[in-house]
Amino acid sequence: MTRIASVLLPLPLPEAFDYAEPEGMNLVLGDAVAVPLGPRIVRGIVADLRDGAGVNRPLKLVAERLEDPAIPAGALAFVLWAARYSVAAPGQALAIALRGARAPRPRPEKSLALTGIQPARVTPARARVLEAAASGGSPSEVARRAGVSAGVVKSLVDEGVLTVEVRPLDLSFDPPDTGLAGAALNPSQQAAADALRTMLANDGFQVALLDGVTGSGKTEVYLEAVAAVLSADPNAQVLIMLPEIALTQAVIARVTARFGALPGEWHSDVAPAQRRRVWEAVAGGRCRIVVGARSALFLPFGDLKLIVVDEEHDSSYKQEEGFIYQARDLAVARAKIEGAAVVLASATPSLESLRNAETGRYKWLRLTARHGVARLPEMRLIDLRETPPEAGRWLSPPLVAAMAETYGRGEQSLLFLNRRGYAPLVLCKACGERLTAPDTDSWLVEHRYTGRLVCHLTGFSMPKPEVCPLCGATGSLTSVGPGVERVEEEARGLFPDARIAVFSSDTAYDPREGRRLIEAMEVGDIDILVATQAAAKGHNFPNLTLVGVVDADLGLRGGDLRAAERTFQLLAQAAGRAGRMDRPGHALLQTWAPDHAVMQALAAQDRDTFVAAELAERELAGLPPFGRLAAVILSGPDAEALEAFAREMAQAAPNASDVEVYGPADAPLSLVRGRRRKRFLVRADRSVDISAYMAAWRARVRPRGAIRLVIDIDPYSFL
DNA sequence: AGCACGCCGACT
DNA sequence: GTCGGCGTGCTC
Repeated sequence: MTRIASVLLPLPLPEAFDYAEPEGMNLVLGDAVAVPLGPRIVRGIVADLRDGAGVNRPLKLVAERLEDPAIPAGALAFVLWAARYSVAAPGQALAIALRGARAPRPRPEKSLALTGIQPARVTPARARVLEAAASGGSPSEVARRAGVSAGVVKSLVDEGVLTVEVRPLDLSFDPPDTGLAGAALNPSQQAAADALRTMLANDGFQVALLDGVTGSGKTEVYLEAVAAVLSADPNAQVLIMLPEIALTQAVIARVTARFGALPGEWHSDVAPAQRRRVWEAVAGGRCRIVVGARSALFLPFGDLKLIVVDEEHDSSYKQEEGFIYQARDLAVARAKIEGAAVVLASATPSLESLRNAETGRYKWLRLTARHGVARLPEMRLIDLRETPPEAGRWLSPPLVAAMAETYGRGEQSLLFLNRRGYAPLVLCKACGERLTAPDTDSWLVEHRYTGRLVCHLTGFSMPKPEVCPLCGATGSLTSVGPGVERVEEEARGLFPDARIAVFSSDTAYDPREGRRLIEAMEVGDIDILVATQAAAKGHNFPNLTLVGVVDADLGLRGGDLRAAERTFQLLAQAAGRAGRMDRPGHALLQTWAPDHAVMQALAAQDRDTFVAAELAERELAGLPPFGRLAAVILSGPDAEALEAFAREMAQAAPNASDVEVYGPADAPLSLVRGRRRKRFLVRADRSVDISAYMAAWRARVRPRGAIRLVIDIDPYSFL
């Protein structure tokens, strides 16, 4: 009897498609296959097999079973679960899981060698090639070194003077050596590592929250957990997740030192051939440690036993485009499916994780001591109502005084301002026009280094105009508010002899340039660093003793659900940069609202009180982690059509108890790239399956024309 | 996601 | 008169 194979395709289709299995193909679940879809052939994964009795329509045949490794059952189950949870098409999640399988395999290395045969004629070009070929290298390399075209090399190969040796690439990963000694641990780290080892002695799904102040040495502790898992089971695989690509190199170096072997590296900047290599090695169990960004969660691990989520509070774990998901939460889901353990690590854990630790669902491991003799920085608030900066300036007298002292002692200062560019707003004094990007209602940000106005949302940029584009007035455009460039300008005016640099995604435009700036800061070639959050994470500056937060209130203004939490986390992390070695550091926070709970908690270094207060507020409002949220974002080029569809959608919202639907409302960014935007917000009790609710709602409407509908489960952005 | 089918502008 | 623009709809 022929069987029916349900084949999941990496396309945004609502479900897997059924195909008939040809005689003798003997498919198994997870197999990679090629199937006909309309006029083309596409690759897919066998998601279900059943016997073909009672089939009521003719099915196309599976075209071919591919040689690629099959997707392990746990990985496939996770893909389906993730799509259902995120209210996305299952094929969208599969597309992420197959990203490494579609890349080209690494090409075998070609190397030239001399055969000893003498060429019939020796031209000058040929002589240079022979000289260059003596030291080996690929044909194209040799041609480049000799300064000749590839044809000269080829003719020598054809003549038999040179030979091309094809060496198959070694695609394996060295097995980790768990016999190497770990770093020396202080008593606090030792206790946490012991607790983790005890926990991991039991197999199965469990979660630990590794909660330790900046500089307390969380990495060493979780590497001991990794060692324990790898040595207990010779097949066990481990995933270490990081929120940002910029942090991977440091962790890869630590892993390599600890286990004497390079881990697999996985993120969007890894070259396709390398990606393919990691993907296949993970699927084959030949790569046992992966260090990667959020999409590493979708790799085809067959024996995943531990997932480490480093900096678990970081909002970069939330993927905001395409397939929208929260990788930290999905990590816990994948571990549950695989029967694996999770270690969530952070100096400022998310309220969700703290809540789970409080209720005992997660094991709570607190690291108290800072590593070595480093002490936590002292934090002080500067009340801008009492000591404001002069008009048009952003550094208050107390902060300037502290900078002068620090500079005088030959120590470093960091001025933290989470705003790129020179000024966040350019407006016309004559007509009041605020300059925005075309067809978008977000402000253009002035960048003085480049002399351009830039839209940080759409990437649009233009030279700064001489006259107001609206009223034509000359010299009327004024820069409003500070960005890092403007703070740098002010600092230069105050300390003309100091070495001052700006660190933001504009100045650290690629990883190399970023590292160069970080190194300059580390060795003391910079006195004052003005930085956005790009520099607030994970770096250790031994001579940094003063952190000045230029606008501590900045993150509080949007007023969304996580504003206070995020501000606390960001400022605590930024302040934690100070005084990591033997020198005491201090942090000064400029604020207009020193009485705000966030500022009070930071000044008193009292996270627990802040968390308790914030959790109490969330509980009262039924917000996460006590309730669930989901958002619907509608967009379309035609305002009226969008309005009409939004009304239709509001009508179609299913009735359910313990669910409230708010909206439609204009999105805060109500116009982006010529598309109007509207939002719904859904709040539900924890007992409600909000994904199912949203899926049901989605199924009741049909977006017409160019209207697009996006569902965001557990939204982090409220724009 | 592709790819085809289907109705309105500037060219051989 | 066509070639082609991308809007809309379908793919087991």
